[in-house]
Amino acid sequence: MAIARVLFPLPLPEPFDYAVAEDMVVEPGSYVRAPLGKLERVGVVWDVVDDPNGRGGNLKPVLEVYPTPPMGADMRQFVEFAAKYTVTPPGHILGMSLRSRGGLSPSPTERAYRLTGERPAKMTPARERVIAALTEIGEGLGPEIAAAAQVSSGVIKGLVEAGAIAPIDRPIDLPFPVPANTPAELDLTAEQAEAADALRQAVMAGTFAPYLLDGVTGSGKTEVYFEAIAAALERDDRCQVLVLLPEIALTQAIWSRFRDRFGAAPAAWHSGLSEKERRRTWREVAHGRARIVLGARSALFLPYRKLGLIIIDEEHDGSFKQEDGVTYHARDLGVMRAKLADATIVMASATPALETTVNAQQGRYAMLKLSARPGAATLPDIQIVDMREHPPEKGQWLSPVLREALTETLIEGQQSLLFLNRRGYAPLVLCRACGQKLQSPGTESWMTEHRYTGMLVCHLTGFTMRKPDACPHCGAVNTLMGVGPGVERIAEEVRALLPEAKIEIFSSDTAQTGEDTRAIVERMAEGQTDIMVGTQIVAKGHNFPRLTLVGVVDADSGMKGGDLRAGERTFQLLSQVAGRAGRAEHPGRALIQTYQPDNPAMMALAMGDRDGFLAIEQAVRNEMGMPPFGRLAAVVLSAPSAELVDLFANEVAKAAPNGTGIEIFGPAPAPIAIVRGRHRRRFLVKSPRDVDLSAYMAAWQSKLKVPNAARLSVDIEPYSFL
DNA sequence: AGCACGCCGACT
DNA sequence: GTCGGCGTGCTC
Repeated sequence: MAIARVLFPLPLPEPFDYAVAEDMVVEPGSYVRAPLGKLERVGVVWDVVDDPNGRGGNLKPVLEVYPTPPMGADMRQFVEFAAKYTVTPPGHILGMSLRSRGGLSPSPTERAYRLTGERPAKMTPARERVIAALTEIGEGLGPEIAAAAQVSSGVIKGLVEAGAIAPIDRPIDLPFPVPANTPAELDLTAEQAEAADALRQAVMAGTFAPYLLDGVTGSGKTEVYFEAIAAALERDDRCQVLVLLPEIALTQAIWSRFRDRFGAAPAAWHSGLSEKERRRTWREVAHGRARIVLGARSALFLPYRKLGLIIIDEEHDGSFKQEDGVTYHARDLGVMRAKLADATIVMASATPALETTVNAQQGRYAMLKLSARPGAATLPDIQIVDMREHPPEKGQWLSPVLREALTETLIEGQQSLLFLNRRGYAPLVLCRACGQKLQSPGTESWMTEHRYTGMLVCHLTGFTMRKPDACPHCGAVNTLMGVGPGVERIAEEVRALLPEAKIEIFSSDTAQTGEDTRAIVERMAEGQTDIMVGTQIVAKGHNFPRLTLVGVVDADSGMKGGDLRAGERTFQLLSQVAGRAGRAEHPGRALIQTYQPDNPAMMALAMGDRDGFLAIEQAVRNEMGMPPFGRLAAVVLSAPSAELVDLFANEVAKAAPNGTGIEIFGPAPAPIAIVRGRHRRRFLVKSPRDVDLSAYMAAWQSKLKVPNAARLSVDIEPYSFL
């Protein structure tokens, strides 16, 4: 008799022991069903131990072993590592891996019918039509055949009894087509070929190897990592590849590129999948049959059987950091996942994160550089517009310089893009009579006016209301006024300036579906749009060959808030946006409106001196002991009232263990102190790099008893600081 | 995470 | 007198 130690996808502190029946085959990693309390749960066998003293007699039994290949040792180690690192129970991490129950069992089947070749003894016109229909389509579901042959289901039943057609139960979830390497049509440049070669060799070697693929916008990073994927497919016919993309970049365009190159669409994994798609991908990944997975950050937790390569595209992107629930950074955890799987990992970006750059400089990651755009395309000329010198007219947001450039570009028959990372018409609505700013109920954040839909929307909570005629505070009529610009208002300003131009707004409001997005991008790509006004959504991967002018309306907007990474993020975002201009044979230019032209991020943009900017940022962070030179963690508390949360914050502060080199700041009101009626306080914890800050945070948390109305969450390496 | 046990308010 | 609120504790 043996005992199986089973980990459940629940916040339990450790695996539980179960008896294993003599005739049952379990091994570490087996997916099993076992009784837990009143119900039965799915879990993973973490360990199998002998039971010489027959203790298993007192244990509940493992009920079923699923016909899924056991979770690999590397994945189990990864779950344990991620749990320790993020200060989360291991079961919670396992829960992120077990995101589909249905995937554990074979695909459900559906009943289809096909011809047996036998003629029925009795033939009727209806039966003839069914046979004709099946001759054409080969096989089909009952309702399909009935519709095609214009018969009722009784006719089909009759033909089955007569032996002319036979039912077949076929799986609903089909396997993914096997990708094949169809070599690139474009010849790689010398630089690309060199990088591709290095990656090929690393993949073939089958040992842990982290790479930074640092290539300017349009330098063909995708082509290079496609070579690495091709190598992984060739290496052995079970090797799997994970490609992580920022959620927003999972567009039709990237699927087409994969399909063109590998002859088959990759398996998808993101939050928008249906239950059926989810179980299909999960099952195929677990069985090792899905060879290429293209997904958002959560795809990192899928139970790959044999992971040979991880690509993190746009590795600097903030959306790889999960902020709610288990907080983790897919790039950081991805490196550990690759290490445990002896896999190659490629972090690709035109504007690498400072953390990644430092890792590459210090030799922890190998560096591959792509400095040129293939063909004739050149990087845009970036000009800073000092808004103190060139102020816009009252009630406008575009400087005379930018207005003139827009006009010129239109006259030349070229396209322009105006970038403003603010949805809607105005980010703030206030009453001219009483001065009240409209806020979302129970929250401090402001309501944004969306004039296109006539709604007021809170972008933090999603609360939406029709714009009222009267002020909700003082009752005055027609006094509510939108303050500040959003993309809708910029579009209005451009329409007044250039009434003949075709203007398109591109934001998550106008592109709610993939179909909307495709249509907007297509109108721009085909030149039906003259001027596009867009939010952050425009920065991601769209290629507009005739775009020659990019205008950044408010370059300073991302610099507010005193965030550690504000400068870095602004630089990355604006470089990406500016990089949209002049990708084809036309040279492009970018005008960047700012009130702080001396800011290092602006100066670096103007000079095209990314490395100089990173060097300054690096020196500043080093000086302050901030990441990646030191470690940072946050504790966020919330409670229904300010009194309660302050009381709890006091307890938390008192419980902080001693630790050498540990500095604790706070409690302070979290930057958005009230969300949905909950008051929030935050501690920031800073430590030297060689301190195990996760262990310190775990020790701290274990000393605390969280009152029932309160919440506490620990965030390792916080990003948003919220 | 679920689910049960348990002890205090408004109802047939 | 019960039904039901959610606070606390347990699940091998």
